[in-house]
Amino acid sequence: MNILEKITQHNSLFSKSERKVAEIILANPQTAIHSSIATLAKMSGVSEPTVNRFCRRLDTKGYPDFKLHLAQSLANGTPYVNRHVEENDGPDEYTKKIFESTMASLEVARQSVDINTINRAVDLLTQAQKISFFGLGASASVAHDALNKFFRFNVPVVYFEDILMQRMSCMNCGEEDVVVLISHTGRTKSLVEIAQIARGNDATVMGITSKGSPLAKECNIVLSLEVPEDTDMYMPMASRIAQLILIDILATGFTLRRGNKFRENLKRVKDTLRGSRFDKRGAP
Amino acid sequence: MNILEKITQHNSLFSKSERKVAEIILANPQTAIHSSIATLAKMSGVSEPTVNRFCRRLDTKGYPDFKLHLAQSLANGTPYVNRHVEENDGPDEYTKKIFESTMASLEVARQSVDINTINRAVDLLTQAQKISFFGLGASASVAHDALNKFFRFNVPVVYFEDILMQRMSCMNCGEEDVVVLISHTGRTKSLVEIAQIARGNDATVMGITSKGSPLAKECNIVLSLEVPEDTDMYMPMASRIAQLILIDILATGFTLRRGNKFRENLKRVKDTLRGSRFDKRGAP
DNA sequence: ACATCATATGTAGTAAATTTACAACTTATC
DNA sequence: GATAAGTTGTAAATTTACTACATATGATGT
Repeated sequence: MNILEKITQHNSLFSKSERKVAEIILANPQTAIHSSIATLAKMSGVSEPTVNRFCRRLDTKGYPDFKLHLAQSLANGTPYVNRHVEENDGPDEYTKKIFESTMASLEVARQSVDINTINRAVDLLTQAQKISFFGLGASASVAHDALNKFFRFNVPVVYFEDILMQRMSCMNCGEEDVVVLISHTGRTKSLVEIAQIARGNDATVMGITSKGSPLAKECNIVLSLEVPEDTDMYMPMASRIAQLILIDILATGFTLRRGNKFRENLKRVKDTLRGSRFDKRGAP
Repeated sequence: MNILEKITQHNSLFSKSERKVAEIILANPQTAIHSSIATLAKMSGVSEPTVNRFCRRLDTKGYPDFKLHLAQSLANGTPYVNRHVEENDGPDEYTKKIFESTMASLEVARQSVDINTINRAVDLLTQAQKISFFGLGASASVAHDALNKFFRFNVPVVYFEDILMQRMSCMNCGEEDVVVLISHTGRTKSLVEIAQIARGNDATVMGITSKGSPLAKECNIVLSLEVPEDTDMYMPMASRIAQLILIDILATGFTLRRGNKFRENLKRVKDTLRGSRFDKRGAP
């Protein structure tokens, strides 16, 4: 992967002249990536083809390709890693760790989403007569956020925190309605019951939950996200954020499906807010 | 620094053909670094010199130098760029774009947080007798989420969506209380009024809002996050998620400050949920 | 020690890629 | 509608990288 390491490791496999090249590159790699093969050959005191052969020995296609690999190795990149916060971490450390862990989790989540399912979910949502969003605990705020987004679309949207209201609302659902249930674990009993009630009334049940969970089994369509568990703090963190992004994606798909005029309508909704705000200058 | 970011930002300075090149590169940067200038020109439907001019406009010496920069950006761990969703994007494209834009925004947000302010905020929160979280619109769900987190800490927490309840709640605040107000723009009139009421009652007002906004001016302490605006969809997206991460950070700081025994308490809270859930096997 | 083979290195020529110079074409402005 | 500023493309020049071949070096076996 890292070509600089590879050079040091492969050292014994190089020929005498190739080793000269290796030395020069290791000594000042920054210069190397900005040199032509001729310059580098002269610096190393060898011929151009030798440099080329050196590159090939490192499994690159040739000199330009080698430079690309070298440049990438030099890019001081620390990819995001899931690092747990520890007891003695100061504010700078835990802030950094939380940001990075979240981003690492999102990267994993990103790769786990199934586009076809998303597309089908958007289909169902656009055709729905009424959309309900329910979640409990940490997922309640996700449902809340979904309400906020879909409410702007001028579609009947329902959101309740109260499980009795949720149940009653599902009792009134019909074939044309979509019920979106949000739960990271998918093991919250009352939410599973709600899924059953909704399906009993022929509503389409969409689960934003983990694959194979009890809730998933009750759903017509499951949007699953694979998010590395953040068990350390006993609080859901990354999972919730991945769910929100999924909501964003669904909302975006929804608006795109509705076309241009619809988006102008969205702008109007936003403009309506103007009266409740101070204008941009900051004057009242 | 990151050349992909640079491309998106300089977009307006490009000419028509140069923009074509930009699009192709942003669409598949991995392919771009392995293409010759001729191939890339053909892919973009422009001439070779245009590609060259495109590179120069980005302050690189030429095409090979540009490729080097591009390779470094891609290796940098963050190939994330703020790209706007477009009308004809399919589900695969907008999903990708939303994930990447969000992550690009988080990267920017991460660099904009001020550790000292966070530390002071955690101080204030740990010392508070009562903590209130208020937000409106999209920020309501963030406040909701904060409630969920801090509620577990066995501290008196307050959260209302209703602005009258918010006002009344603030009327009852005292010197020992902290009121956290969440608003991306910081220009929501009623939230600014609430800040004034809270301060009138000697409460500590903490704003999660943008720097220099009307709301910020009314706060005792401002946690500002710089998040690239995502105006295309007329919906707040990245800002909200950055706010949530900030809540995570504050909550984490809070638990760390409280020490070990406290965290055992958190575990107990979580264990309490067990009764409401199906166990891990998935059996009822 | 010498012949033979294999490997390593360099030279020169070739092919490819990049850049430059200039001409044709758009687009904005008066 | 003429002129100027800016864009884009064509073709030639230049730089860069690669290939084929020749020479050199070194190892191995007789």
